[in-house]
This record gives sequence, C-alpha cells and structure tokens, in this order.
Amino acid sequence: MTVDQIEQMARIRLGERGIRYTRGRQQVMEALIRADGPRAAVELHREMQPPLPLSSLYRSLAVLAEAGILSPHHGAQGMTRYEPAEWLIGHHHHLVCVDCGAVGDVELSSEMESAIERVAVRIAGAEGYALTGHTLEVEGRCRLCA
Amino acid sequence: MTVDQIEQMARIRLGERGIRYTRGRQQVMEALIRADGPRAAVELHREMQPPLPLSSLYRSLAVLAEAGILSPHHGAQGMTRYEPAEWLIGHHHHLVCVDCGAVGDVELSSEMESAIERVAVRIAGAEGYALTGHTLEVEGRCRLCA
DNA sequence: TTCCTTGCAAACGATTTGCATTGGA
DNA sequence: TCCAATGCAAATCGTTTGCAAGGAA
Repeated sequence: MTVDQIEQMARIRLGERGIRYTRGRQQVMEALIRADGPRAAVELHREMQPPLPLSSLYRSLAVLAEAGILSPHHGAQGMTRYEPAEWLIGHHHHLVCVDCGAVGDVELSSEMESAIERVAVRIAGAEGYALTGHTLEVEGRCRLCA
Repeated sequence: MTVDQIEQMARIRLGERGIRYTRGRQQVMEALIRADGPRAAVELHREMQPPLPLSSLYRSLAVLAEAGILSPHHGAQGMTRYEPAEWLIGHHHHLVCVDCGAVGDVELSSEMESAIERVAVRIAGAEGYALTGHTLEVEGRCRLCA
C-alpha cells in the first residue's frame, strides 16, 4: 500500500462527509503515513517543512480523527499521538520505550495475532464490554536508551 | 493479598530509600489499592475524604512512582492514572472504555498469559529492545456507554 | 456569495514548581 | 534539631477555542 493509495482512500472518506482535503491536512496525513508509529502534534510541528501553526495542526488532527482516518494514542509526557487508522495501514501493535517514550508499530504473524484476538474476545465478553479493538503494548528500553 | 499487606511492602521499600510513609501518601496508597484500576490525581482528589490538595497529591504520586511502588498509565483526556506496581498487585492487563476512558484491571489464565508473554519476547527481540513489560489493552464500550 | 478552513492570541485543564511553613524521626 | 513533606499560589505545557481573515465551490 503506497502513500498515494492511502491518501486516496482518506480523501474519499472525507469527500463522503463533505470535509475538504486541504494542503494542511494533506501535509499531516503524509507525515503520519510515512512515520513508523504514532506522532504528537508537537513532534509533527517540529518535523514539518514548512511547520504548520500548532493550532491548525491540532485542528487537522481532530478533524481527521473524528472522521475515523486517524487513531489517537495516549502516551509519554501526556501527549496524544496519532497514526492512520488500522483500516488504512493494517492492524498492528506497539513497541514503546519506557525511557524516551518513542513508539513504533509492529505487525504479527497471523498465528500470534489470532492467539491475541482470542484473549481479547474472552476479556471483553467476561466484563460485558462491546469489543472495538485491542493493542499489545510491549514496553522496553530502546537501543539508544539502554 | 490484603490492603495492609500491600501497604506493608510499600512501607518497607520506602524505608529502604529513606522516604517517609506519611498520612497523605498512605491515603493515596489505600485509595489506589482499593481501586479496580488506574486512577488520576483529579479522580483521587474528587473521591478522597478529606481531599488532599492537588499539589500534594501530584507530589505523592510522583514520589511513589519514582520509588517503583506505583506505575503510571497514560490515558483518556490526557490524564496520567496510577496504580500499585505489578510486584504489589500482580501482573494484569487493561480493559479500556473508548467512550468514557474508564480503565479496569484484568487477570488472565496462565496459559493465555504465557502465550502473550511469548509474543512480547519475540517482538522486543526483533527490534533490539530490552523487554521490561507488556500490557494487552483491550478496547471496547462499557455497559454504561454502549 | 457562502461555508469551510486557517492563523493568531487568549483561554483551559492537567501538572509542576518556588517558597515559606509544618511535621516526623 | 533538621531535613523531608506540605500547602498555597504562580508558572508550565499540551491542547482548545473565539474571532477575524483567507479560500474553495
């Protein structure tokens, strides 16, 4: 799945809802599609060229998340990081550095994935929750922090 | 494991480090031990009788976490919720409501647990991380929000 | 034109910190 | 006694919002 293909699907979804795919939103999407994990507004602001104003960044992230195109992830330093939703980039899990807070995506073999899926179904059922998803958060110290 | 037993272990750990187990810290610990999942400073402040000042609450949480007695969990509304560390209350996973942000603890059978443990080891190893832990975050809508 | 979007600045809410006071070993 | 701990108020920091200006259909 290429960056262009993912953008195209996002563009269609926005169109269906009467929401424009503006230059600013496109910049945000492209940065997040290229990233290897969730990114916070402040991180995007720091890495984007030219840097979008923070308020616009936050608004774009909110609009795209509201439309189901981005998924939020609450992490280190109380920052909310976003990444393209799973229907765009596929189901995956997270590898988090307990020291620096970096978050990376990880995909599992289908056997491992279905083992985890079974556990999630069992847990949600036992507590009367309507299951919407699951993520295995693996914590460790990254090479740089170790 | 009773509340008193857990408190006793926490008290010892603090003593080893020359940190006092004051009334305020005791109130925080007892509230968190009795809770069925992580709680944020604001939530504790609202539910404690009498309510500790927020600044003291935040300081107690920071001290206890620094000593390895509490573990932080970054969640909904950008709040950091804390719960007693796993060496005090046992290893477990989280069931999170995607609507209201409520977080509950869940324990797994040892077969399910070891299946997940294997996956975590595999993931960390593949990325060169020094594994420190893992949590399966199961997301859904709770009975109230459904 | 008409409504959506953007940018700046002010407002917010969670969390942190300076400083003088209190309290426990 | 003496330093850790506390409480209040002010400061931070990520994030949200009011409002006037800009842009696309």
